[in-house]
Amino acid sequence: MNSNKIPEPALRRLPWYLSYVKLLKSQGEKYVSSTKIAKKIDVSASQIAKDLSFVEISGKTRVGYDIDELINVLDTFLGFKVIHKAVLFGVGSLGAALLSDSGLEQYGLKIIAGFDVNKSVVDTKIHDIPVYHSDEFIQMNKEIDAEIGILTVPSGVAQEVSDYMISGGIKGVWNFTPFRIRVPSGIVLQNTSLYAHLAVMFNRLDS
Amino acid sequence: MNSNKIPEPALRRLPWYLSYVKLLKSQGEKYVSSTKIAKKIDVSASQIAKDLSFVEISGKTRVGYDIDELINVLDTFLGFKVIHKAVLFGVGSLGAALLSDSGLEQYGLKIIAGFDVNKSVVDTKIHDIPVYHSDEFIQMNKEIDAEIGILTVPSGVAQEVSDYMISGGIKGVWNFTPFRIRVPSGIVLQNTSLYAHLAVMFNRLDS
DNA sequence: TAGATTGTTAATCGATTAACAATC
DNA sequence: TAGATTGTTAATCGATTAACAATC
Repeated sequence: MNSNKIPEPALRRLPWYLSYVKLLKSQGEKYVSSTKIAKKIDVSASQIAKDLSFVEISGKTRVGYDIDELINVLDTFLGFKVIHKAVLFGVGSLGAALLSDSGLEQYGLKIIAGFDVNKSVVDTKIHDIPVYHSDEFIQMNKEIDAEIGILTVPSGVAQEVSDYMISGGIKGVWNFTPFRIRVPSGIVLQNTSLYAHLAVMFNRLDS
Repeated sequence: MNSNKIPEPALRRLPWYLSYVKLLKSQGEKYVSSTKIAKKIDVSASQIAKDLSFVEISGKTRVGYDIDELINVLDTFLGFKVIHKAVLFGVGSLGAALLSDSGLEQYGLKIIAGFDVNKSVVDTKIHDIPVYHSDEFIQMNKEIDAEIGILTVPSGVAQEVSDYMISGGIKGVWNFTPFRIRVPSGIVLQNTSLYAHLAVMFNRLDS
């Protein structure tokens, strides 16, 4: 049992392996070696071997990994097999877009409700997900019991709304704003700023 | 002139500084020091100083950086001041969601058209952006001349569609699929898999 | 001047890569 | 057996952190 904490870069590569291995499975393959993954996916074979050493699997010498087992282990390790309940704050352009993305549920994220302060969206439904006034959250989350809060509010109120979500029992904040919020220790923060990724791409394009 | 290539981790932090400094400007501040940013944003002051050494700005000893100048320099460096034309392949759940996110245009990304092979979306409009059949792309891009291709197709066809976009003149691929595609050298690839970020969050929550 | 700040250089840390022993 | 593969250990590389000189 290797229960050393996996480094974040390694953790982020695991979904690539999973995605490729699922493709192989759909093509009827039974086994895959790290060298085979490496060739297709542009990650070195030793890196793959090292990354896989963090998960609970052992390969067969001269054969590689059992595909079904690898998929199962990765899906479980990455948390895609369990439904995690979430709420979303800020039903603007990006927020509404995320509520409409039904793909997230296949990966274990179920958005139960949206919250906003804008009267034009409060008490509507988007893609069958109800939107409530933010003030109702603390009371409602006693029932909903969501552990993840998705943050798609304007940057200026990101910190404040994050604090509010946490006071209502949120354990993990998925921050889509470009603002770098701070959270108490013990609370998980994941920053996913599309704009930061855009910036990386623009910068590389212009050089 | 410091034209050393900026490391990607540093590049990704710049939008955080930009976001905070814009907030300060809206509060009427004129100058900001790296120590002040550090306190608010949970990045060490020396890291900030080092990151800012890659952009074309110099601070004033004992005063810090001029906020207007810093915003201008970062906006320019990050490519947010120039409109970059993009097309989007795969108008499914996530793709349609991105077409609906008008926020991207404020950061320099203008999506001109969507492409798909599914008859139920071809020749419709989403958020005023027209959707065409994928087969029309090569011909159409002679006119559109988009440099960025947003990839929101199913994993299984991600590589194929990416190759196709590039053959039509795309210079930068923004890959939202969990599949790790490969691109020829000279083509910029930016991976933004929401599922990978979910995985990181789930993993940290469960430990 | 004293003190706060920038910005560079050196030391540290951690991830990646390479080498290789073990296995079938 | 020979050869392909896993999986660990050591070497390398690059980013972060710390120290500090320069500046106003």
